Amino acid sequence: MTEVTEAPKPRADFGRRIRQLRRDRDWTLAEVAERSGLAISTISKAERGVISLTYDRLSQLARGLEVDLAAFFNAEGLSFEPGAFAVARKGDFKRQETQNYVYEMLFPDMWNKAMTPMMGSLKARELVDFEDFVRHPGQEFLVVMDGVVTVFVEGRAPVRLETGDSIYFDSAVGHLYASDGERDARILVVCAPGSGG
Amino acid sequence: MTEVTEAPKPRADFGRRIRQLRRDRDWTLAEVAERSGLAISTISKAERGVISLTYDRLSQLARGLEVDLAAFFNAEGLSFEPGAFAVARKGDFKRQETQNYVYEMLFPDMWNKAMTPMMGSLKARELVDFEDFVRHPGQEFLVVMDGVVTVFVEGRAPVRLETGDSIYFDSAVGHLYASDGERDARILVVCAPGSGG
DNA sequence: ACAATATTTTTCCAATCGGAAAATTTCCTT
DNA sequence: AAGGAAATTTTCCGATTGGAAAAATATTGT
Repeated sequence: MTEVTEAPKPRADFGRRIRQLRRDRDWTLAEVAERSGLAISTISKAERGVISLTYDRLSQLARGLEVDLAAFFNAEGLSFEPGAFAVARKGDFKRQETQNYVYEMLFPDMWNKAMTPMMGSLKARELVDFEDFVRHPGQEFLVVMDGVVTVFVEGRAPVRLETGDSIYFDSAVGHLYASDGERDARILVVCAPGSGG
Repeated sequence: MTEVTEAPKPRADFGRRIRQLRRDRDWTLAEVAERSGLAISTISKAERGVISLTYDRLSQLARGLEVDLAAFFNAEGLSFEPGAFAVARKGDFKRQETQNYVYEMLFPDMWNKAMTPMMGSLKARELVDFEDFVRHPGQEFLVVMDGVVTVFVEGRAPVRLETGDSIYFDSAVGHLYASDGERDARILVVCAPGSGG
């Protein structure tokens, strides 16, 4: 073997990283090919650093692996205590009352969480206090656990969500929730902070 | 289908982003070509989305622009644009089957989310496949929507969660879910990536 | 151990990228 | 406005990628 090789190829590392992502998910090349729309051979070669994927293919592959494209390049670091772990039992929430809502923060003792999950109850009411939208940096995810909820997002038509429906949005945009109908509603809200965590 | 605020030509957006980075620095194509070792024409085409750069070229270009490769993809605006907004209705999830679970990612079309919410169904079964824990960087939050679930976290005693209970943990630690009892269980899982990615 | 199956790698060629140089457009300077 | 220089886009073509299918390797079942 006289041939080869040059200095350490960056794309070989990159390939290993992709392979790792795939194996983490216990997927075969065929499976990822299916999900991404790429050919099996293409993924195989990319993982071994034989070829250098184009932006288009990287993009497809990211979707196939269900990761953000950025995740390919980011070295991961933990901002949160390794191994941290907490359980919240149905009853024992810490109650927080806001003007419009009653919230229960789920893991109040745990700091530096990347997400803040809260259970909320929305009282049945005809009239909503429209005075002020809530705004805060980050993203927000809401699922209706019970009842019917109307979500008002600034600049958009109100969205009516029934039990099981969910919504995901930029929480910097003014928003407001209200129970629709006669019953109280129960929601789960998860917030992620603005940038990075 | 989930509604997402737009997602047109990905590489055209990407090209504009690169061009912006160059202009921010007041550099000409020739200058970036010099710094990166790429041809002027190549950069020109890439900036206009005429071609799709390979990983190798992207890598070179990043060096030339003196940015981290991740910066190409990180900066907000690529996919999760300010004001982004999506609704997922109870039925229309995108189904994904894993060896152990059946889950449905909630907003598959929306990229760069700070959180990844998924609905999952755990089949009633007596025996769990213990072979391998799942591990991935980031944090994870799980609520039991229906049924009883046992969560196995590596190095800890199994945790039994009933409907309404939830758990929050470092997903780098091996973990595994199983339905307990005779009924199928339904869970909501929200993942947050490692750090910013 | 063997066969059957599943998964990955290799091969081959069409499609696309990437670079040098020419053509075009933009931006001065007078 | 016109001429000239700088910057960008287009053209042309060799180099590399990406896909289909075959070959090789790994895994599973009996």
